[in-house]
Amino acid sequence: MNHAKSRTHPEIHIRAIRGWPATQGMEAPELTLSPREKAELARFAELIEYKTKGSRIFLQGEPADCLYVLAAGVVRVYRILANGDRQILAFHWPGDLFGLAEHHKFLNSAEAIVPCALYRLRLSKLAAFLRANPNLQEAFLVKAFHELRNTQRQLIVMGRLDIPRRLAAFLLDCSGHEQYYQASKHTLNVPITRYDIADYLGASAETVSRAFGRLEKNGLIKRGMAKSVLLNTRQMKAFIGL
Amino acid sequence: MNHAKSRTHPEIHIRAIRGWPATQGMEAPELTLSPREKAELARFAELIEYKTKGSRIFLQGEPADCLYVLAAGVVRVYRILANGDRQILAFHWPGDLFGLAEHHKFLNSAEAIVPCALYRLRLSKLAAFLRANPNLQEAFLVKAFHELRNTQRQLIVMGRLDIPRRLAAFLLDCSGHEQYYQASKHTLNVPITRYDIADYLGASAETVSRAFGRLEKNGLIKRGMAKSVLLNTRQMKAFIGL
DNA sequence: CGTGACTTTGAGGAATTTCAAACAATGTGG
DNA sequence: CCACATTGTTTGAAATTCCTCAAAGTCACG
Repeated sequence: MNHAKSRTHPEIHIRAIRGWPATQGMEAPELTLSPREKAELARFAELIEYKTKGSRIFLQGEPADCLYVLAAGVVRVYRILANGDRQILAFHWPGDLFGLAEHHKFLNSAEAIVPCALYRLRLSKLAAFLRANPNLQEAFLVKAFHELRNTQRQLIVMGRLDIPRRLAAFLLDCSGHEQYYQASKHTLNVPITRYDIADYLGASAETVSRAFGRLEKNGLIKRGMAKSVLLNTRQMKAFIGL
Repeated sequence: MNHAKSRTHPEIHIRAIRGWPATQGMEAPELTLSPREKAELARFAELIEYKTKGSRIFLQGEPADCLYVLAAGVVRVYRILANGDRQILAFHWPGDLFGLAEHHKFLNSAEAIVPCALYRLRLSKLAAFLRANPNLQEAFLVKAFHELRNTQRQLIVMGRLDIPRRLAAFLLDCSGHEQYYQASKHTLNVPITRYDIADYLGASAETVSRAFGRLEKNGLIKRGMAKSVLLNTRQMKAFIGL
């Protein structure tokens, strides 16, 4: 942290691994925006904060005129089915883009799981802006492929893994986020409830609870106080077999 | 069909519904490339044909230096897990893009289900080309979001629907492809085996077979000769409750 | 017309859900 | 700061869905 500038606004950044181009070593593997690009984006990005957890950001079916970039916090994106069931499609972390639409309507709903800060980008301005800034448009394309990879991975998890394995995969995914994982102590501290995990993994909350028990019995995790979990990442990766 | 020009090469097109911009009526809802854009793309697109069904197009883990655009046929994209299980991530139809990579390697494998024709785009050339052609880059971005929507939909299907409902959802998806669905007769004729359907829906082939029986018993479908199925789309949509 | 690939059917067993209830943590107003 | 209400978590037992294994049936093609 540069102590010369303490800033109230978190920076705009986009979290993504480049899938291409394939020319080895030509590009940074992680996506980075130049200061100029950040400034350009910030010109029409509106910073919004949701202080209380559970705040609704948008609702499926609402007119969709913007895209969101998460700056701080965690967001759940989900869909409610006709019978009232809820399927959580993704948890989003800082640097993630969300707000997928079709026919000018949001396909899913989004809520803040913890207090969040996010940037809102008007589509009307964004579309023209990206057309005029190929580098940024490429960044969005790279990010879109990144999200596609994540969603495909989750599809594999749901299609082929039993619940304990799905849970292990989920915990490993969480451990990729420094805000909530202390790598030195192998300790994860995610603010996500059993219900949310269940609706993400396509399971019931009870089964998720039992899956935690199973993983602990097998020494893959160790539950601590207040949602903190100690992970044996090596064993867990072998366990899920992906 | 323009009888003045009978062409051996199928045209390059990209199948996608635009998710944005949100400015109503400003853009066609479907993605269309201008003749000039098609010509530009064709300049470095290499046409490849796979005559026999089951032909491997690429294998997960192989160096990925190109992206594919399907021109004719149907492709299955799948991942093999450590234990040998196979999860089919998507069936691709003409106008679809596939060949998702990470760290310069294909994440998944792809095979032709029926004889296929496809265009191969070298990433090294494509990346530079898209940077210089914002319109085409936008088309790719729109397509990426289109794929993301499809994959999210499948995630919901897998997470919340029982096998008969998953099968109904799958058959409805297939009915969106005129090559294989006679809308006038409500008749679907897809060349996909029970095994492929099972590995796509996260089920066993036996369960898929029983699900067909169940749907038929309830009057949602009627099986005919040689893989042809008569669909009661209205009832099926209500049945899956999405 | 036989061979191999695909499909269907049945029976038993495993994983998961549902329902019910106890338990623990968290936050709020008094 | 406590009592209480609320929310979230765990556990048990019964019911259900789906899988696995086994075998018979069907189709396509040389």
